[in-house]
Amino acid sequence: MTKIQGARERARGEITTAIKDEARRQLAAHGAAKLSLRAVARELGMVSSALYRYFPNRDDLLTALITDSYDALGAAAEAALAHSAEQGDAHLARWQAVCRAVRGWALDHPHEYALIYGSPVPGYAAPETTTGPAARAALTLITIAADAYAAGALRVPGATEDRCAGPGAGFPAASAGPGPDPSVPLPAAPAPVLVDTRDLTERLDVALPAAAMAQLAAVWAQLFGLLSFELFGQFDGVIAARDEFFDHAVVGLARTAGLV
Amino acid sequence: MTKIQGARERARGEITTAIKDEARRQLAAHGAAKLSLRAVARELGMVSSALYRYFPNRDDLLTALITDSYDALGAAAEAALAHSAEQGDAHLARWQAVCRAVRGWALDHPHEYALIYGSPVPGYAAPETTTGPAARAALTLITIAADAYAAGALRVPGATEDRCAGPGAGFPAASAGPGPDPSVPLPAAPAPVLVDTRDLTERLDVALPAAAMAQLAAVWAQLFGLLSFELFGQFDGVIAARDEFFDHAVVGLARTAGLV
DNA sequence: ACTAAAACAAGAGCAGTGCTCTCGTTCTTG
DNA sequence: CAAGAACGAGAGCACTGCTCTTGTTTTAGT
Repeated sequence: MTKIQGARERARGEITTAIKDEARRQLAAHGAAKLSLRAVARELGMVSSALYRYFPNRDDLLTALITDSYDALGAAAEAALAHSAEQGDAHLARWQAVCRAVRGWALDHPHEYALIYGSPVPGYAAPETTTGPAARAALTLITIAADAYAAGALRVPGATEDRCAGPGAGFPAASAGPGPDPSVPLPAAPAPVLVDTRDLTERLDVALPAAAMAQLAAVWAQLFGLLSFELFGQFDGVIAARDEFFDHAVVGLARTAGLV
Repeated sequence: MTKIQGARERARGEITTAIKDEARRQLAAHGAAKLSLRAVARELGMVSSALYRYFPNRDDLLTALITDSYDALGAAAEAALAHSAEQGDAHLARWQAVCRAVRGWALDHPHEYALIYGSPVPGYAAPETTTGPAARAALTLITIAADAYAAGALRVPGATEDRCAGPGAGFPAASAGPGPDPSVPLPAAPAPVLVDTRDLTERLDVALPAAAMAQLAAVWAQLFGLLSFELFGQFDGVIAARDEFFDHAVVGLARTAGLV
Protein backbone atom coordinates (compact mmCIF):
# COMPACT_ATOMS: atom_id res chain seq x y z
CA MET A 1 0.00 0.00 0.00
CA THR A 2 2.48 2.57 -1.14
CA LYS A 3 0.95 6.01 -0.71
CA ILE A 4 2.89 7.34 -3.61
CA GLN A 5 0.14 8.88 -5.62
CA GLY A 6 2.27 9.85 -8.47
CA ALA A 7 1.99 12.08 -11.46
CA ARG A 8 -1.53 13.27 -10.90
CA GLU A 9 -1.08 14.69 -7.42
CA ARG A 10 2.21 16.20 -8.35
CA ALA A 11 0.68 17.82 -11.42
CA ARG A 12 -2.16 19.09 -9.29
CA GLY A 13 0.25 20.75 -6.92
CA GLU A 14 2.19 22.31 -9.71
CA ILE A 15 -0.90 23.64 -11.42
CA THR A 16 -2.22 24.98 -8.12
CA THR A 17 0.93 26.96 -7.49
CA ALA A 18 0.99 28.09 -11.11
CA ILE A 19 -2.52 29.43 -10.71
CA LYS A 20 -1.58 31.22 -7.51
CA ASP A 21 1.55 32.65 -9.09
CA GLU A 22 -0.37 33.98 -12.06
CA ALA A 23 -3.05 35.33 -9.74
CA ARG A 24 -0.39 37.09 -7.69
CA ARG A 25 0.99 38.57 -10.89
CA GLN A 26 -2.41 39.90 -11.84
CA LEU A 27 -2.90 41.10 -8.31
CA ALA A 28 0.24 43.20 -8.54
CA ALA A 29 -0.69 44.40 -12.01
CA HIS A 30 -4.35 45.28 -11.72
CA GLY A 31 -5.29 45.01 -8.06
CA ALA A 32 -7.39 42.60 -6.07
CA ALA A 33 -10.77 43.83 -7.23
CA LYS A 34 -9.92 43.26 -10.87
CA LEU A 35 -8.58 39.75 -10.31
CA SER A 36 -10.32 37.68 -12.95
CA LEU A 37 -10.46 33.90 -13.00
CA ARG A 38 -10.92 33.97 -16.74
CA ALA A 39 -7.84 36.12 -17.25
CA VAL A 40 -5.78 33.84 -15.02
CA ALA A 41 -6.94 30.80 -16.94
CA ARG A 42 -6.35 32.55 -20.27
CA GLU A 43 -2.81 33.47 -19.29
CA LEU A 44 -2.17 29.88 -18.23
CA GLY A 45 -3.48 28.54 -21.52
CA MET A 46 -6.42 26.78 -19.98
CA VAL A 47 -10.12 27.36 -20.10
CA SER A 48 -11.86 29.12 -17.24
CA SER A 49 -13.94 26.18 -16.19
CA ALA A 50 -10.85 24.04 -15.72
CA LEU A 51 -9.75 26.40 -13.00
CA TYR A 52 -12.71 25.45 -10.87
CA ARG A 53 -11.20 21.99 -10.44
CA TYR A 54 -8.52 23.65 -8.28
CA PHE A 55 -10.41 26.46 -6.58
CA PRO A 56 -14.15 26.07 -6.10
CA ASN A 57 -14.67 29.81 -6.48
CA ARG A 58 -12.95 33.13 -6.72
CA ASP A 59 -13.08 33.79 -3.00
CA ASP A 60 -11.26 30.57 -2.23
CA LEU A 61 -8.48 31.59 -4.57
CA LEU A 62 -8.35 34.89 -2.70
CA THR A 63 -8.21 33.02 0.59
CA ALA A 64 -5.23 31.03 -0.63
CA LEU A 65 -3.49 34.23 -1.63
CA ILE A 66 -4.32 35.75 1.75
CA THR A 67 -2.87 32.91 3.77
CA ASP A 68 0.20 32.92 1.57
CA SER A 69 0.60 36.65 2.15
CA TYR A 70 0.28 36.31 5.89
CA ASP A 71 2.87 33.57 5.80
CA ALA A 72 5.25 35.63 3.68
CA LEU A 73 4.92 38.60 6.00
CA GLY A 74 5.40 36.42 9.03
CA ALA A 75 8.46 34.81 7.50
CA ALA A 76 9.97 38.19 6.71
CA ALA A 77 9.38 39.37 10.25
CA GLU A 78 10.83 36.20 11.74
CA ALA A 79 13.87 36.35 9.50
CA ALA A 80 14.51 39.94 10.53
CA LEU A 81 14.20 39.04 14.18
CA ALA A 82 16.50 36.03 13.84
CA HIS A 83 19.09 38.06 11.99
CA SER A 84 18.93 40.89 14.49
CA ALA A 85 19.07 38.56 17.45
CA GLU A 86 22.09 36.64 16.23
CA GLN A 87 23.89 39.94 15.86
CA GLY A 88 23.32 40.53 19.53
CA ASP A 89 21.10 43.54 19.00
CA ALA A 90 19.36 45.08 21.97
CA HIS A 91 15.61 44.78 22.33
CA LEU A 92 14.92 48.16 20.79
CA ALA A 93 17.14 47.38 17.81
CA ARG A 94 15.34 44.09 17.28
CA TRP A 95 12.03 45.91 17.46
CA GLN A 96 13.19 48.35 14.83
CA ALA A 97 14.51 45.56 12.64
CA VAL A 98 11.22 43.71 12.69
CA CYS A 99 9.21 46.86 12.02
CA ARG A 100 11.46 47.77 9.13
CA ALA A 101 11.11 44.27 7.74
CA VAL A 102 7.34 44.46 7.94
CA ARG A 103 7.34 47.79 6.18
CA GLY A 104 9.80 46.50 3.61
CA TRP A 105 7.59 43.56 2.80
CA ALA A 106 4.57 45.83 2.55
CA LEU A 107 6.34 48.21 0.20
CA ASP A 108 7.51 45.29 -1.92
CA HIS A 109 4.06 43.68 -2.06
CA PRO A 110 1.58 46.53 -1.81
CA HIS A 111 -1.31 44.63 -3.33
CA GLU A 112 -0.81 41.63 -1.11
CA TYR A 113 -0.61 44.01 1.84
CA ALA A 114 -3.88 45.58 0.75
CA LEU A 115 -5.32 42.09 0.49
CA ILE A 116 -4.68 41.26 4.13
CA TYR A 117 -4.76 44.66 5.86
CA GLY A 118 -7.05 46.65 3.57
CA SER A 119 -10.78 46.66 3.23
CA PRO A 120 -12.12 43.14 3.16
CA VAL A 121 -13.84 42.04 -0.02
CA PRO A 122 -17.58 42.46 0.39
CA GLY A 123 -19.22 39.10 0.82
CA TYR A 124 -16.02 37.44 1.82
CA ALA A 125 -15.19 36.48 5.39
CA ALA A 126 -11.71 35.24 6.21
CA PRO A 127 -11.91 31.63 7.38
CA GLU A 128 -10.37 30.36 10.57
CA THR A 129 -7.30 29.13 8.74
CA THR A 130 -6.06 32.69 8.31
CA THR A 131 -5.86 33.52 12.02
CA GLY A 132 -2.79 31.40 12.56
CA PRO A 133 -0.61 32.93 9.86
CA ALA A 134 -1.99 36.35 10.76
CA ALA A 135 -0.63 36.07 14.28
CA ARG A 136 2.77 34.97 13.07
CA ALA A 137 4.17 38.43 12.37
CA ALA A 138 2.64 39.86 15.53
CA LEU A 139 4.28 37.12 17.52
CA THR A 140 7.73 38.39 16.61
CA LEU A 141 7.15 41.73 18.31
CA ILE A 142 5.48 39.98 21.21
CA THR A 143 8.48 37.74 21.77
CA ILE A 144 10.76 40.77 21.70
CA ALA A 145 8.65 42.33 24.41
CA ALA A 146 8.61 39.06 26.34
CA ASP A 147 12.37 38.85 26.12
CA ALA A 148 12.67 42.41 27.35
CA TYR A 149 10.27 41.61 30.18
CA ALA A 150 12.32 38.60 31.16
CA ALA A 151 15.42 40.80 31.16
CA GLY A 152 13.69 43.42 33.27
CA ALA A 153 13.77 45.94 30.48
CA LEU A 154 10.07 46.42 29.93
CA ARG A 155 8.00 49.09 31.54
CA VAL A 156 4.67 47.59 32.46
CA PRO A 157 1.72 49.96 32.79
CA GLY A 158 0.10 50.09 36.15
CA ALA A 159 3.10 48.74 37.99
CA THR A 160 3.51 51.49 40.54
CA GLU A 161 5.73 49.92 43.18
CA ASP A 162 8.29 48.37 40.95
CA ARG A 163 7.90 50.02 37.61
CA CYS A 164 9.81 47.30 35.91
CA ALA A 165 8.14 44.17 37.12
CA GLY A 166 10.26 41.71 35.23
CA PRO A 167 11.63 38.71 37.04
CA GLY A 168 15.15 39.89 36.29
CA ALA A 169 17.05 42.81 37.76
CA GLY A 170 14.80 45.58 38.90
CA PHE A 171 14.65 48.80 36.99
CA PRO A 172 15.81 51.70 39.14
CA ALA A 173 12.81 53.76 40.04
CA ALA A 174 13.18 57.40 39.14
CA SER A 175 12.46 59.78 41.96
CA ALA A 176 9.68 61.97 40.74
CA GLY A 177 10.61 65.58 40.24
CA PRO A 178 8.70 68.43 41.76
CA GLY A 179 6.45 68.91 38.73
CA PRO A 180 3.91 66.47 37.46
CA ASP A 181 5.58 63.88 35.32
CA PRO A 182 2.70 62.22 33.57
CA SER A 183 4.79 59.71 31.75
CA VAL A 184 6.32 57.80 34.60
CA PRO A 185 3.40 55.73 35.89
CA LEU A 186 1.72 54.60 32.72
CA PRO A 187 -1.96 54.00 33.24
CA ALA A 188 -2.94 50.38 32.90
CA ALA A 189 -5.69 49.29 30.56
CA PRO A 190 -9.17 48.92 32.09
CA ALA A 191 -10.12 45.58 33.52
CA PRO A 192 -12.19 44.19 30.61
CA VAL A 193 -9.25 44.75 28.30
CA LEU A 194 -6.94 42.99 30.72
CA VAL A 195 -9.27 40.03 30.69
CA ASP A 196 -8.95 39.84 26.92
CA THR A 197 -5.20 40.25 26.89
CA ARG A 198 -4.64 37.82 29.74
CA ASP A 199 -6.54 35.25 27.73
CA LEU A 200 -4.38 36.16 24.78
CA THR A 201 -1.13 35.64 26.66
CA GLU A 202 -2.33 32.22 27.77
CA ARG A 203 -3.35 31.19 24.25
CA LEU A 204 -0.07 32.40 22.80
CA ASP A 205 1.82 31.00 25.78
CA VAL A 206 3.97 34.05 26.39
CA ALA A 207 5.18 35.22 29.78
CA LEU A 208 3.91 38.77 29.73
CA PRO A 209 1.61 40.77 32.01
CA ALA A 210 -1.82 41.45 30.62
CA ALA A 211 -1.21 45.19 30.81
CA ALA A 212 1.88 44.87 28.64
CA MET A 213 0.01 42.70 26.17
CA ALA A 214 -2.72 45.32 25.93
CA GLN A 215 -0.10 47.89 24.99
CA LEU A 216 1.30 45.51 22.41
CA ALA A 217 -2.08 44.91 20.81
CA ALA A 218 -2.67 48.62 20.46
CA VAL A 219 0.83 49.25 19.17
CA TRP A 220 0.52 46.41 16.67
CA ALA A 221 -2.63 47.95 15.24
CA GLN A 222 -1.09 51.40 15.22
CA LEU A 223 1.91 50.12 13.30
CA PHE A 224 -0.41 49.15 10.47
CA GLY A 225 -2.04 52.53 10.64
CA LEU A 226 1.31 53.99 9.67
CA LEU A 227 1.77 51.44 6.91
CA SER A 228 -1.73 51.78 5.53
CA PHE A 229 -1.49 55.55 5.44
CA GLU A 230 1.77 55.33 3.55
CA LEU A 231 0.71 52.62 1.15
CA PHE A 232 -2.80 53.88 0.53
CA GLY A 233 -1.63 57.36 -0.35
CA GLN A 234 -2.81 59.16 2.77
CA PHE A 235 0.65 60.67 3.26
CA ASP A 236 0.92 61.91 -0.32
CA GLY A 237 1.81 65.56 -0.28
CA VAL A 238 2.12 65.48 3.50
CA ILE A 239 5.14 63.40 4.47
CA ALA A 240 7.96 63.10 1.97
CA ALA A 241 10.68 61.66 4.21
CA ARG A 242 8.92 58.32 4.56
CA ASP A 243 11.84 56.27 5.88
CA GLU A 244 12.78 58.75 8.57
CA PHE A 245 9.17 59.32 9.54
CA PHE A 246 8.54 55.62 9.92
CA ASP A 247 11.70 54.99 11.89
CA HIS A 248 10.90 57.80 14.26
CA ALA A 249 7.35 56.64 14.72
CA VAL A 250 8.56 53.11 15.38
CA VAL A 251 10.65 54.13 18.36
CA GLY A 252 7.58 55.96 19.62
CA LEU A 253 5.63 52.73 19.30
CA ALA A 254 8.40 50.92 21.15
CA ARG A 255 8.08 53.45 23.93
CA THR A 256 4.33 52.97 24.26
CA ALA A 257 4.93 49.24 24.21
CA GLY A 258 7.14 49.82 27.23
CA LEU A 259 10.38 48.98 25.51
CA VAL A 260 13.13 50.98 27.21
CA MET B 1 -30.44 87.90 -18.36
CA THR B 2 -31.74 86.21 -15.29
CA LYS B 3 -29.49 83.28 -14.45
CA ILE B 4 -32.34 81.32 -13.01
CA GLN B 5 -31.94 78.08 -14.87
CA GLY B 6 -34.96 76.53 -13.45
CA ALA B 7 -36.45 73.14 -13.40
CA ARG B 8 -33.74 71.37 -15.31
CA GLU B 9 -30.83 72.19 -13.05
CA ARG B 10 -32.89 71.55 -9.98
CA ALA B 11 -34.01 68.20 -11.31
CA ARG B 12 -30.41 67.38 -12.15
CA GLY B 13 -29.34 68.08 -8.60
CA GLU B 14 -32.14 66.01 -7.18
CA ILE B 15 -31.41 63.09 -9.43
CA THR B 16 -27.71 63.32 -8.64
CA THR B 17 -28.34 63.10 -4.92
CA ALA B 18 -30.86 60.34 -5.47
CA ILE B 19 -28.24 58.35 -7.32
CA LYS B 20 -25.70 58.92 -4.58
CA ASP B 21 -28.22 57.96 -1.90
CA GLU B 22 -29.08 54.75 -3.64
CA ALA B 23 -25.41 54.05 -4.25
CA ARG B 24 -24.71 54.60 -0.56
CA ARG B 25 -27.52 52.20 0.27
CA GLN B 26 -26.02 49.56 -1.98
CA LEU B 27 -22.61 50.31 -0.53
CA ALA B 28 -23.86 49.55 2.94
CA ALA B 29 -25.71 46.48 1.73
CA HIS B 30 -23.22 44.76 -0.54
CA GLY B 31 -19.93 46.59 -0.22
CA ALA B 32 -17.94 48.83 -2.49
CA ALA B 33 -16.67 46.19 -4.86
CA LYS B 34 -20.16 44.99 -5.67
CA LEU B 35 -21.50 48.48 -6.35
CA SER B 36 -23.24 48.15 -9.70
CA LEU B 37 -24.37 51.07 -11.83
CA ARG B 38 -27.04 48.91 -13.39
CA ALA B 39 -28.45 47.94 -10.03
CA VAL B 40 -28.50 51.56 -8.90
CA ALA B 41 -30.32 52.57 -12.06
CA ARG B 42 -32.71 49.65 -11.78
CA GLU B 43 -33.59 50.58 -8.23
CA LEU B 44 -34.19 54.16 -9.30
CA GLY B 45 -36.47 53.10 -12.13
CA MET B 46 -34.18 54.33 -14.85
CA VAL B 47 -32.09 52.61 -17.46
CA SER B 48 -28.39 52.15 -16.89
CA SER B 49 -27.28 54.36 -19.75
CA ALA B 50 -29.24 57.29 -18.35
CA LEU B 51 -27.01 57.20 -15.32
CA TYR B 52 -24.00 58.12 -17.39
CA ARG B 53 -25.48 61.57 -17.93
CA TYR B 54 -24.79 62.25 -14.27
CA PHE B 55 -21.60 60.32 -13.64
CA PRO B 56 -19.29 59.67 -16.58
CA ASN B 57 -18.26 56.32 -15.13
CA ARG B 58 -18.35 54.15 -12.08
CA ASP B 59 -15.17 55.55 -10.60
CA ASP B 60 -16.52 59.08 -10.67
CA LEU B 61 -19.55 57.95 -8.73
CA LEU B 62 -17.17 56.39 -6.24
CA THR B 63 -15.22 59.64 -6.07
CA ALA B 64 -18.39 61.52 -5.22
CA LEU B 65 -19.13 59.04 -2.47
CA ILE B 66 -15.58 59.37 -1.18
CA THR B 67 -15.67 63.14 -0.90
CA ASP B 68 -19.06 62.92 0.76
CA SER B 69 -17.67 60.42 3.24
CA TYR B 70 -14.67 62.58 4.07
CA ASP B 71 -17.02 65.48 4.60
CA ALA B 72 -19.33 63.48 6.83
CA LEU B 73 -16.42 62.26 8.92
CA GLY B 74 -15.00 65.76 9.16
CA ALA B 75 -18.37 67.14 10.16
CA ALA B 76 -18.75 64.51 12.86
CA ALA B 77 -15.31 65.30 14.25
CA GLU B 78 -15.93 69.03 14.18
CA ALA B 79 -19.29 68.66 15.85
CA ALA B 80 -17.75 66.58 18.61
CA LEU B 81 -15.01 69.14 19.13
CA ALA B 82 -17.47 72.04 19.21
CA HIS B 83 -19.71 70.25 21.67
CA SER B 84 -16.81 69.31 23.90
CA ALA B 85 -15.29 72.78 23.78
CA GLU B 86 -18.50 74.55 24.70
CA GLN B 87 -18.77 72.31 27.71
CA GLY B 88 -15.43 73.63 28.85
CA ASP B 89 -13.69 70.29 28.53
CA ALA B 90 -9.95 70.12 29.00
CA HIS B 91 -7.69 69.37 26.06
CA LEU B 92 -7.46 65.68 26.80
CA ALA B 93 -11.23 65.40 27.10
CA ARG B 94 -11.67 67.15 23.77
CA TRP B 95 -9.16 64.80 22.23
CA GLN B 96 -11.08 61.82 23.54
CA ALA B 97 -14.37 63.28 22.34
CA VAL B 98 -13.08 63.74 18.81
CA CYS B 99 -11.53 60.28 18.69
CA ARG B 100 -14.72 58.73 19.97
CA ALA B 101 -16.69 60.64 17.35
CA VAL B 102 -14.41 59.44 14.58
CA ARG B 103 -14.77 55.87 15.77
CA GLY B 104 -18.50 56.28 16.12
CA TRP B 105 -18.83 57.49 12.56
CA ALA B 106 -16.66 54.64 11.35
CA LEU B 107 -18.73 52.05 13.19
CA ASP B 108 -21.92 53.57 11.83
CA HIS B 109 -20.65 53.69 8.26
CA PRO B 110 -18.21 50.82 7.92
CA HIS B 111 -18.39 50.60 4.16
CA GLU B 112 -17.86 54.31 3.71
CA TYR B 113 -14.95 54.06 6.11
CA ALA B 114 -13.51 51.25 4.05
CA LEU B 115 -13.99 53.40 0.99
CA ILE B 116 -11.78 56.20 2.28
CA TYR B 117 -9.36 54.43 4.60
CA GLY B 118 -9.25 50.95 3.13
CA SER B 119 -7.44 49.64 0.12
CA PRO B 120 -7.81 51.98 -2.81
CA VAL B 121 -9.67 50.66 -5.83
CA PRO B 122 -7.13 49.39 -8.34
CA GLY B 123 -6.91 51.76 -11.25
CA TYR B 124 -8.47 54.57 -9.34
CA ALA B 125 -6.48 57.50 -7.97
CA ALA B 126 -8.17 59.96 -5.68
CA PRO B 127 -8.33 63.36 -7.36
CA GLU B 128 -7.10 66.56 -5.76
CA THR B 129 -10.59 67.45 -4.63
CA THR B 130 -10.46 64.79 -1.94
CA THR B 131 -7.42 66.20 -0.11
CA GLY B 132 -9.36 69.10 1.36
CA PRO B 133 -12.16 67.10 2.96
CA ALA B 134 -9.62 64.45 3.97
CA ALA B 135 -7.72 66.97 6.08
CA ARG B 136 -10.86 68.24 7.74
CA ALA B 137 -11.10 65.56 10.40
CA ALA B 138 -7.37 65.64 11.07
CA LEU B 139 -7.56 69.37 11.57
CA THR B 140 -9.77 68.94 14.62
CA LEU B 141 -7.11 67.03 16.52
CA ILE B 142 -4.47 69.44 15.26
CA THR B 143 -6.38 72.44 16.60
CA ILE B 144 -6.75 70.71 19.95
CA ALA B 145 -2.99 70.28 20.05
CA ALA B 146 -2.48 73.87 18.93
CA ASP B 147 -4.79 75.09 21.69
CA ALA B 148 -2.90 73.03 24.21
CA TYR B 149 0.36 74.41 22.89
CA ALA B 150 -0.93 77.96 23.21
CA ALA B 151 -1.97 77.18 26.77
CA GLY B 152 1.43 75.70 27.54
CA ALA B 153 0.01 72.23 28.00
CA LEU B 154 1.78 70.42 25.21
CA ARG B 155 4.98 68.51 25.57
CA VAL B 156 7.07 69.18 22.49
CA PRO B 157 9.67 66.57 21.57
CA GLY B 158 13.23 67.77 21.52
CA ALA B 159 12.56 70.74 23.74
CA THR B 160 15.18 70.02 26.37
CA GLU B 161 15.55 73.36 28.13
CA ASP B 162 11.93 74.20 28.53
CA ARG B 163 10.06 71.00 27.98
CA CYS B 164 6.85 72.85 27.44
CA ALA B 165 7.75 75.46 24.90
CA GLY B 166 4.34 77.03 24.58
CA PRO B 167 4.05 80.77 24.71
CA GLY B 168 1.88 80.48 27.80
CA ALA B 169 2.92 79.54 31.31
CA GLY B 170 5.96 77.36 31.38
CA PHE B 171 5.69 73.74 32.32
CA PRO B 172 7.74 72.98 35.39
CA ALA B 173 10.73 70.95 34.36
CA ALA B 174 11.07 67.72 36.25
CA SER B 175 14.42 67.08 37.79
CA ALA B 176 15.62 63.85 36.36
CA GLY B 177 15.90 61.08 38.89
CA PRO B 178 18.94 58.92 39.35
CA GLY B 179 17.80 56.22 36.98
CA PRO B 180 17.31 56.62 33.29
CA ASP B 181 13.91 58.07 32.66
CA PRO B 182 13.53 57.66 28.94
CA SER B 183 10.17 59.32 28.74
CA VAL B 184 10.99 62.80 29.92
CA PRO B 185 12.93 64.25 27.00
CA LEU B 186 11.04 62.89 24.04
CA PRO B 187 13.28 62.48 21.03
CA ALA B 188 12.45 64.88 18.23
CA ALA B 189 11.81 63.65 14.73
CA PRO B 190 14.79 63.66 12.35
CA ALA B 191 15.41 66.77 10.29
CA PRO B 192 13.85 65.67 6.98
CA VAL B 193 10.61 64.91 8.77
CA LEU B 194 10.66 68.29 10.46
CA VAL B 195 11.01 69.91 7.05
CA ASP B 196 7.85 68.16 5.93
CA THR B 197 5.89 68.95 9.05
CA ARG B 198 7.05 72.58 9.16
CA ASP B 199 5.74 72.96 5.63
CA LEU B 200 2.54 71.31 6.80
CA THR B 201 2.06 73.73 9.68
CA GLU B 202 2.51 76.65 7.32
CA ARG B 203 0.04 75.30 4.79
CA LEU B 204 -2.53 74.57 7.47
CA ASP B 205 -1.68 77.83 9.23
CA VAL B 206 -1.45 76.39 12.70
CA ALA B 207 0.87 77.65 15.42
CA LEU B 208 2.64 74.44 16.30
CA PRO B 209 6.29 73.36 16.34
CA ALA B 210 7.32 71.05 13.57
CA ALA B 211 8.29 68.38 16.09
CA ALA B 212 4.80 68.42 17.58
CA MET B 213 3.25 68.25 14.14
CA ALA B 214 5.37 65.22 13.34
CA GLN B 215 3.99 63.48 16.41
CA LEU B 216 0.48 64.42 15.38
CA ALA B 217 0.91 63.03 11.89
CA ALA B 218 2.11 59.72 13.27
CA VAL B 219 -0.63 59.63 15.88
CA TRP B 220 -3.27 60.44 13.28
CA ALA B 221 -2.18 57.50 11.19
CA GLN B 222 -1.98 55.23 14.22
CA LEU B 223 -5.51 56.14 15.21
CA PHE B 224 -6.74 54.70 11.94
CA GLY B 225 -4.68 51.63 12.51
CA LEU B 226 -6.80 50.98 15.57
CA LEU B 227 -10.00 51.67 13.65
CA SER B 228 -9.05 49.59 10.64
CA PHE B 229 -8.08 46.64 12.80
CA GLU B 230 -11.41 46.82 14.58
CA LEU B 231 -13.52 47.35 11.48
CA PHE B 232 -11.69 44.94 9.24
CA GLY B 233 -11.96 42.10 11.70
CA GLN B 234 -8.34 41.97 12.80
CA PHE B 235 -9.39 42.12 16.45
CA ASP B 236 -11.94 39.33 16.11
CA GLY B 237 -11.26 36.74 18.73
CA VAL B 238 -8.52 38.88 20.24
CA ILE B 239 -10.06 41.95 21.78
CA ALA B 240 -13.64 41.74 22.97
CA ALA B 241 -13.84 44.92 25.07
CA ARG B 242 -13.64 47.20 22.06
CA ASP B 243 -14.84 50.41 23.67
CA GLU B 244 -12.51 50.19 26.62
CA PHE B 245 -9.60 49.14 24.46
CA PHE B 246 -10.10 52.06 22.13
CA ASP B 247 -10.50 54.58 24.93
CA HIS B 248 -7.35 53.35 26.59
CA ALA B 249 -5.38 53.43 23.37
CA VAL B 250 -6.65 56.94 22.66
CA VAL B 251 -5.15 58.37 25.83
CA GLY B 252 -1.93 56.65 24.86
CA LEU B 253 -2.10 58.42 21.51
CA ALA B 254 -2.75 61.69 23.31
CA ARG B 255 0.37 61.05 25.35
CA THR B 256 2.55 60.47 22.31
CA ALA B 257 1.03 63.56 20.77
CA GLY B 258 2.33 65.40 23.82
CA LEU B 259 -1.04 66.14 25.32
CA VAL B 260 -0.59 66.32 29.08
C1' DA C 1 -42.91 83.36 -30.23
C1' DC C 2 -40.15 80.44 -32.96
C1' DT C 3 -36.11 77.89 -33.72
C1' DA C 4 -31.46 75.97 -33.04
C1' DA C 5 -28.94 73.71 -29.57
C1' DA C 6 -28.26 71.34 -25.66
C1' DA C 7 -29.76 67.87 -22.32
C1' DC C 8 -32.24 63.90 -21.69
C1' DA C 9 -34.29 58.74 -21.29
C1' DA C 10 -34.37 54.60 -23.59
C1' DG C 11 -32.84 50.74 -26.07
C1' DA C 12 -29.62 47.77 -28.52
C1' DG C 13 -25.28 46.08 -28.46
C1' DC C 14 -20.25 44.80 -27.20
C1' DA C 15 -16.83 42.72 -24.49
C1' DG C 16 -16.06 40.96 -20.29
C1' DT C 17 -17.16 38.52 -15.76
C1' DG C 18 -18.25 34.40 -12.17
C1' DC C 19 -20.13 30.19 -12.29
C1' DT C 20 -22.70 25.70 -13.82
C1' DC C 21 -23.44 21.93 -16.62
C1' DT C 22 -22.32 18.43 -19.88
C1' DC C 23 -19.31 15.86 -22.72
C1' DG C 24 -15.49 12.96 -23.92
C1' DT C 25 -10.71 11.81 -22.23
C1' DT C 26 -7.08 10.41 -19.03
C1' DC C 27 -5.21 8.68 -15.06
C1' DT C 28 -5.61 6.01 -10.61
C1' DT C 29 -6.76 2.14 -8.06
C1' DG C 30 -9.00 -2.12 -6.51
C1' DC D 1 -7.94 -5.01 -16.66
C1' DA D 2 -11.96 -2.55 -15.72
C1' DA D 3 -14.72 0.65 -12.46
C1' DG D 4 -14.51 5.17 -11.07
C1' DA D 5 -12.55 9.42 -10.04
C1' DA D 6 -10.27 13.43 -11.83
C1' DC D 7 -9.65 16.17 -15.65
C1' DG D 8 -9.83 19.72 -19.89
C1' DA D 9 -12.82 21.71 -23.05
C1' DG D 10 -16.85 23.91 -24.52
C1' DA D 11 -21.48 25.85 -24.38
C1' DG D 12 -24.39 28.55 -21.83
C1' DC D 13 -26.66 31.70 -18.12
C1' DA D 14 -27.11 35.92 -15.80
C1' DC D 15 -24.68 39.70 -14.85
C1' DT D 16 -21.42 43.73 -15.31
C1' DG D 17 -19.42 48.59 -17.21
C1' DC D 18 -19.70 51.16 -21.04
C1' DT D 19 -20.78 53.05 -25.96
C1' DC D 20 -23.66 54.32 -29.64
C1' DT D 21 -27.93 55.63 -31.76
C1' DT D 22 -32.69 57.25 -31.69
C1' DG D 23 -36.29 60.15 -30.55
C1' DT D 24 -38.08 63.45 -27.10
C1' DT D 25 -38.01 67.42 -23.95
C1' DT D 26 -36.21 71.58 -22.13
C1' DT D 27 -33.44 75.65 -22.53
C1' DA D 28 -31.59 79.81 -24.75
C1' DG D 29 -31.03 83.32 -28.46
C1' DT D 30 -33.14 86.07 -31.82
